Amino acid sequence: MSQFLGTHQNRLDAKGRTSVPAPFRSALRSTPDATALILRPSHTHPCIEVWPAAEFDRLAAPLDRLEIFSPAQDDLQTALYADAHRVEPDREGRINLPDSLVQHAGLTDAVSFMGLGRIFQIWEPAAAAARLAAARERARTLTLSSPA
Amino acid sequence: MSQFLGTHQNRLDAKGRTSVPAPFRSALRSTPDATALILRPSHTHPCIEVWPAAEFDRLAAPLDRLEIFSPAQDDLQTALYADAHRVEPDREGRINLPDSLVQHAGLTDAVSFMGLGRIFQIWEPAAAAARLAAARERARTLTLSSPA
DNA sequence: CGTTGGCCCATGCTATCCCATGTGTACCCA
DNA sequence: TGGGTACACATGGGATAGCATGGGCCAACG
Repeated sequence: MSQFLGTHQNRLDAKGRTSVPAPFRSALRSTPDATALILRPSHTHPCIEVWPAAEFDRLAAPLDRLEIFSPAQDDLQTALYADAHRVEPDREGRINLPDSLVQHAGLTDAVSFMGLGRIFQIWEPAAAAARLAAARERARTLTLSSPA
Repeated sequence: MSQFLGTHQNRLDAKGRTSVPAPFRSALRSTPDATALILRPSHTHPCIEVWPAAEFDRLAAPLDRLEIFSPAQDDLQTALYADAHRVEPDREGRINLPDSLVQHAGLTDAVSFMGLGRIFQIWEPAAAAARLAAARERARTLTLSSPA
């Protein structure tokens, strides 16, 4: 059930390719439509969000039930779909990161894959470390004030 | 039901491996998905937390039901998953401790396994002894001042 | 015809698996 | 009750398969 764990650092080569970490690949094998991935710019962080296709469908499904021409649905759908990219890893398990997403995340020649359970994120390594430290700190104070 | 008891000391070899104590191994056999373990840095102590995979899922499940894009949930998920490592013991019952966790716990060439019931912890032996003494002392005063 | 992007093959390294050995302990038998 | 034996656990080292990475070829498009 819980799938994407840990943080992995890989290279981003001259062609804009990077290897999906092996643990993530094997986690993907257990999902339907196993290979396809949806890439999106995160709207809260300078990073790339990566969704297994099946998981992305589950996120999108509720939107289709909203009032068809409501402004809310219109905005959400636009934001959700317009910036998304569908990619298939090559036979070595590498994916090609589109330029727009590389810029959004400020990537250069190395990337950090950060597992978040059902999805994972791709960060510039230094930014990833900073984000992780901040999240740890806030999570610590949150846990102290929440019921076990 | 209560499983991990006692304190056991083992070696940490040059490859970063250590044997899970036999009593813990046999306790693990009674859990679903028996072999998989989740390692995490404790956020309150310089030690490694070890969760049976099934137990970790129970901890993580409530997170998936929170408001999906709330900042608090974001921080919690990041801290919980991105620092976690999934490991499978080899056929001798050994696990590999990732470098980051070894550093977090200040491990050198020996480790103490400390049973905490549903989970256990991995400590540098001297730190484990100190922690144990402090916990004993505080537990004693707690008992004296708590309602029977 | 030139250039760009995708696909496939090749290689070095590292992590993982597997086999082998010593030591301590528990059990059995005399 | 004492000694001996056999198993199980902890530990060390060597080999192998998988992973990350780099480069070259072919096809499609401009």
